[in-house]
Amino acid sequence: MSEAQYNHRFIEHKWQQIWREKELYKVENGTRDGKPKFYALDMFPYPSGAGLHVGHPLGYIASDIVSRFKRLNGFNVLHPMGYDAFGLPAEQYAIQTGQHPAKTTEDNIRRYRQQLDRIGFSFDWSREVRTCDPDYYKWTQWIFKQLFNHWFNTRSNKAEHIDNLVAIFEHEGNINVQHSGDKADDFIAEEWLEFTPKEREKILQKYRLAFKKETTVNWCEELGTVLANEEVKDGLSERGGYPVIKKKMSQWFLRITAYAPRLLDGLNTIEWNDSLKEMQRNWIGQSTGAAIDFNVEGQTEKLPIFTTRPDTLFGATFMVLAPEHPWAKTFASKDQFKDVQEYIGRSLNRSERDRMSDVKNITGVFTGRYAIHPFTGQQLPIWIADYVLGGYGTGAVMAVPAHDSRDFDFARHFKLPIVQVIKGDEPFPGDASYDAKDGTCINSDFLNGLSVKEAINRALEEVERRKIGKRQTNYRLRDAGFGRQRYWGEPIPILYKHGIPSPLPDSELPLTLPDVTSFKPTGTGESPLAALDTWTDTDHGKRETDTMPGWAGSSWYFLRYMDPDNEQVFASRDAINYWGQVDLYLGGAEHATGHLLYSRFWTKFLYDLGMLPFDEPFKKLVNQGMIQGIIESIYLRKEKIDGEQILKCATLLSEEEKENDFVKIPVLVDFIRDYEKTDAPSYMDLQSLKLFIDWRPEFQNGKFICKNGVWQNGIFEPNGDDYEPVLFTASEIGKMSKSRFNVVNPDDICEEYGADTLRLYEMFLGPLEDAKPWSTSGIDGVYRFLRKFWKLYVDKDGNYLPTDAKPDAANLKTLHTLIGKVQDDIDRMSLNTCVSSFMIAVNELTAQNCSSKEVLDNLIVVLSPFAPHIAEELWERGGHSNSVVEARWPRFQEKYLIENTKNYPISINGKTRTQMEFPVDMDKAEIEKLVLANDSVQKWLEGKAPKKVIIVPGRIINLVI
RNA sequence: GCCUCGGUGGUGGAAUCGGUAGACACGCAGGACUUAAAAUCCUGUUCCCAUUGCGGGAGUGCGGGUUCAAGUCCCGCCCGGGGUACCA
Repeated sequence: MSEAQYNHRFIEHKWQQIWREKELYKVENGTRDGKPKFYALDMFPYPSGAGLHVGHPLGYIASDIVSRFKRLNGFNVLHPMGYDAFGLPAEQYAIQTGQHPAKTTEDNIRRYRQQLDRIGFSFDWSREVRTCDPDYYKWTQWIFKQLFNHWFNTRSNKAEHIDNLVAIFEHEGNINVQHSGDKADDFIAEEWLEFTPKEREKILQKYRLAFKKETTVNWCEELGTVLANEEVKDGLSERGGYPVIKKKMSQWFLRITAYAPRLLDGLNTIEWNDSLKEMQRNWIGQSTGAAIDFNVEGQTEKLPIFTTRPDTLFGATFMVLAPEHPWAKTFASKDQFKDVQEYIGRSLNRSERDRMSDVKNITGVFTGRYAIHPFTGQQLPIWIADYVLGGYGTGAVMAVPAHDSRDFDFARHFKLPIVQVIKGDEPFPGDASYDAKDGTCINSDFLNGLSVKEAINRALEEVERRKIGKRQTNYRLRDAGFGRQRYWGEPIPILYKHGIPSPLPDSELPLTLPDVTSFKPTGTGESPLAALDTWTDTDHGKRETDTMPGWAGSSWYFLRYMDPDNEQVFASRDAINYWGQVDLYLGGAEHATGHLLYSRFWTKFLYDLGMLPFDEPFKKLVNQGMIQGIIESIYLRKEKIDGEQILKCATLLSEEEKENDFVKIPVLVDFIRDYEKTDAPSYMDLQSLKLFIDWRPEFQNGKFICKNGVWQNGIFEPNGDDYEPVLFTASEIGKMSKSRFNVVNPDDICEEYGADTLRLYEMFLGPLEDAKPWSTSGIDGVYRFLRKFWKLYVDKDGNYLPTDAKPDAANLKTLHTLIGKVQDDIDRMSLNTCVSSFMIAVNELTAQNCSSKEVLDNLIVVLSPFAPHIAEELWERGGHSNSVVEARWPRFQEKYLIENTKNYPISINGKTRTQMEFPVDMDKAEIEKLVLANDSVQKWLEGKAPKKVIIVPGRIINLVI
């Protein structure tokens, strides 16, 4: 059967089947003809129960276009897809329904796969990975083991095996070891040899890249579990809204901070957009300054602080310790002791909520003790306050109220002295600190007269000369928590023998997740695994019951695609050498400081181990913007009136009422009239209201106050003559999500318009990186374009139109303009403009009545990365026996674009007034003569000579008069 | 607050190196075909003035500047999105 009309359902189904049967998208690690490689990667999805919405495929479509384009251009392209399949939602669902997360995950993956298949991607599915597959997480566990067995040597600036460290300890103790880790007490070789195994391990934990540490966690008593920061909103659990407090727990961590400098430097070697790099830089938060030790009255131990402003040293008028500071509890003088204890107790037990809502409330307590200013010898009172963070720097600061706003607020509140030491252009403000870094030092002894920049250096020199401190670089970045007290994650392959953690031998990997019947938290803060004695208790010790976080599996998955079935290593050296870095990585910016930082960290670590030839995973990265949805909601009065729920039309409410007296109830957007319309407000009519109360029966007796009357219990009492209610709804742009009832499913679009239209339309919406609301207005234009394209090849009786007719100059110009434009635009990821160019080309060729098969075949190839199904169909109808995927990208030939005349815009004082055509090789003098003779120009000159004539060959002519 | 990206017709957007602002599409208006509808095709569509025709003026968030020429570069604001926040 040969259809005459463009029938997307038939064509797309047909070709998806053929592609699958022929395994057309399978790639090998290497080619006989030595094609160059190209690795295009998408951030793999978490397969949620909601399925894909139209936002998900945006990036996949873009990377698919690039992959297909590269393939046509002779590259061997790796373009895989898989699933980030461990995670909380599946576990949450399991707790609620009792269904095993493995089963729901499997179901969700099947659904995702069906949805993805409908869009016509060129994924090599034989390489699919799933992070929850034991054959996969075996290697996640293996990498964890390596992290456990390595430490970071600051001298060599890389990770080294822990055995080397032990060897050093045995020889000379730890005095000469420079590492990036926690401070360990000095010891000598003899002492090391006498330590018990437990003591040794305690020390090694301070060096290992995977280690355990006491830390405060978000503990929720009601849920009986530990929560991630993201799960805590305003001090309450996001789910349920129960109070969350801080609790000390021993947790696994990865020492990502060891790599902070390299993570920072590496950013200069990769092509990511600036805002993303900036986000990572901020997150790593390098700051350079001075570590200075202050003497404390009445004790020999000094108080170390960190400051980035040593130039303001003479402005320090007091010191502040964090409540978490190790000295805090025991430090206070006798008469202040009780107050200090109380304050510390209060602030440490304060829930997150109190601390958050209390930012403006200045609190602190004097310890009754003093530090000595190293240069002036003055007494500086030492305070404890929770505006100083325990986890940053040394947990103590020298307070310079004149030049730090936080110190200033504190000083003013407690009436502490404020001494100005930097003079800016403006007079010193009395009601705020002067934090800026320009000005001149005053009241600062040997720093007087120096600029801030000079003074910082001078002060640092002096501090080092007097040996009271040194230059230091600090990072904001924290070590990454790696343990979750959850079931649905990779088990951490550790056994505790007499309380000493040791990794499982490789032969016992993967350590598979045991089956459990209850996924509920144990209530003790341990994972559900802890309840399984048969699993935790082994002959060799007790198993770790924490599991890994979601980001473990995703930190290295791009390597596994290279060699997904390898049972010996995570990926063979050959495969890694062949594919190398990811050439193009596409995904959302929301992973900027999580996944993208962690995978860079793991890559650098594996590089240090000599297992990778590169230390940055993603050479080029593009963030696709979010596709937002339009959220429709109806206003519900917070308080009932006469026991009735009041739902009111948006146009009848003032901004104040909306803000204070009403809440928005999201409405399933299918019920809404004029949804997505930009020129008319959305509303609900009689049918919408009926659907709404069926859907949300709790509102069935509600009083709906409409624009034109009141509708209640199915009866409408109009204000005027209308017989049908009209109730305007609130529309706002926001996330597309199940909970906002505004999800648009790609399957529906594929059914109605086809995958090719969906692909083109998603690209046509606008620049890839911009966020944009989904709206189907406009999708018809793209669909129309495909039908127009079809009609170049097939007439209304189904006959194939192209002939051997020789292409004319106009045909070739159109074609090559397109080829040039599309290849340029794909290179710079400007895919929306590609679609416009296709439309222009098809419009032109239609107008030219082009029937040249040569031209039209090339047109198919150029369109095929964007709309592969229609391309295959027309390619086949043109008598080709191979797939269009195996075609070659046409060679762009500029000669067809060259014109021998140019239509110049003639502007007067920069404003275009007329146009004139000149041969491109005409000399300027000749052009000028003709321009001045032009009627229109004459009119503007009014008989005078122009002041200046600018002729830019091939571009523009401008006359200044 | 800080960092970062942006602000162009009724709408999505284009203008890649400082050189004809509004490509392409949606929507809208008018027309052709049709018994009618769908589909398709044609014409118009930044705004204002003029309109019989020719024209003229303004215009890329606001105010300045550089330049023969500015959406594009510089300075100062305003607004919006994203990120981040007692990080000393």
